[in-house]
Amino acid sequence: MNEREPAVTRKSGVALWRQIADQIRQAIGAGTLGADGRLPTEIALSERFGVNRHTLRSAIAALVQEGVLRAEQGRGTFVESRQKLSYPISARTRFSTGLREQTRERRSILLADALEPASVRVAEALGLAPEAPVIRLETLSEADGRPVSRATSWFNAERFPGFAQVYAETGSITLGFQYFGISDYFRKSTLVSARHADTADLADLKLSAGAIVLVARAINVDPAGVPVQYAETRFVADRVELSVSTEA
Amino acid sequence: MNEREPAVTRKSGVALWRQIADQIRQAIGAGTLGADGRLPTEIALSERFGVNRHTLRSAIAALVQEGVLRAEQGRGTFVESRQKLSYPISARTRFSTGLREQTRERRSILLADALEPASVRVAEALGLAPEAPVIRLETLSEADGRPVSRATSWFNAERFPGFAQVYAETGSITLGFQYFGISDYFRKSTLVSARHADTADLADLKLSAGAIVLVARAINVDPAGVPVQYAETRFVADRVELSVSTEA
DNA sequence: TTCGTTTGTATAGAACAATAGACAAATAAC
DNA sequence: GTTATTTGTCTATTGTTCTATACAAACGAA
Repeated sequence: MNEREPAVTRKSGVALWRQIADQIRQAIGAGTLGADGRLPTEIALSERFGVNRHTLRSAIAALVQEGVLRAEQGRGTFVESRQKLSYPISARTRFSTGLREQTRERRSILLADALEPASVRVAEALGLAPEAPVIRLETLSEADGRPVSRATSWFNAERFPGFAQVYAETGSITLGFQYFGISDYFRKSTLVSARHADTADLADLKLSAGAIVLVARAINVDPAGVPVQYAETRFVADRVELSVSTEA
Repeated sequence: MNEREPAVTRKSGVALWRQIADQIRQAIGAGTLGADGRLPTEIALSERFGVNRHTLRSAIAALVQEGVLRAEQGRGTFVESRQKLSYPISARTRFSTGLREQTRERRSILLADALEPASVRVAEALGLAPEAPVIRLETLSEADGRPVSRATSWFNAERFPGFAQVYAETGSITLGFQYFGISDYFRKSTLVSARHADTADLADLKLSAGAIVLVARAINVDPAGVPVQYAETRFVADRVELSVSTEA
């Protein structure tokens, strides 16, 4: 068997330039393209993908817009940013930790909060009665000034009244729990899936249509095993991978 | 904050009918559409998405082709298959186990095998010298007659000579290892990412372009902690979610 | 300067995607 | 049988995407 060549599919509902942009972005991440910081010429790439040079230019234009590439007339096209962030998923690790060595600047933003009755899914995850009051937090995480994830979290409103304000002041879920006397908490289970970003995610994460998000649905429990947080986090698939360590 | 409405983005490189098909497929999986097994009428859906009925029909046609929907003239459009398979990822669970209750018929197919020198990534994962001989297995997994995952696995060729034949006869990695005296093995680490399916995956997994695959890159070790298998598995994101249990 | 290389711009035609309106065919209820 | 509802088919028009060809502008080296 030969190594599979990158290729494109016609009349599939996805424009050729977008398919090519996705493949170039992926190849850069994998290091199979632009490993020396420089992309092959437009003519070479257009021949490689079997499309017209203009089609390939559309793909490059999209990646320049995203900040992945930088094109200089007369010189060539260059890789602007490469590495993927790796988010550890394990019982004792928070999403936000373990990233300190990977990125310079990192922050979380509270977009919105609400008090609402629990949906079936949320009630089940938190072990509450349906329609029980829960606090919902909408947060955005950035690394090096770029959005990397968008999360929706739910908390038992009776046990954690005013959690949103505490979070807004501390900027940390961990510190928020400490305020309520929970010294430590554990990730019980995580469901990972992937889908195309919806319009809300596209706006918040500053993505272009067709982008992919990794979705992690997690239940966190206190030391007694009682669920304290249910969170649905959408990660930008191009910039993030999830690392599951299952050591004994 | 209101519940976000499904919406579509124009001239984004992704055709409207494909965006709509993705959203319908996702809504069916989430149970927010066709929960009673029946889809709203074409006219109702076209108004909901703000497109012409013909555009919406293209989306439905794609989902019928995928086997997600079934349209009957004069009666309506119905959901053909709904539930997502949930693959557990933990230290002691194989990918293939834990699915027995979820699906009736399940099988693995050996597509191809090869003896080759290890790439940098494979050598690093298996703890071998670069260019060391490794056996590569290309496998396809089906559940209920439908492809759900496509895996590429590498094994140390010196330690497991003829592994491909053993696998072909037994149809199981676990039994293959037992043949070589390894009674048990453990998942050491897993990296999860997501991307658009490439053309090879599109063909093997019978997907249409633009489809998403969940990629799990895993290292399995024997009881002594020595790496015995490195695998890159691509799951059909529409049909699978990965379940990470991080209990103490 | 001169030349070859590379990205940027322009124009026109072909292929595909989306809209619009009209009608046919099958189904279910009356 | 009649009617309303729903999916299936057809034709025409407009906008977007892709191709083809040509040339301009910037860069680097001889």
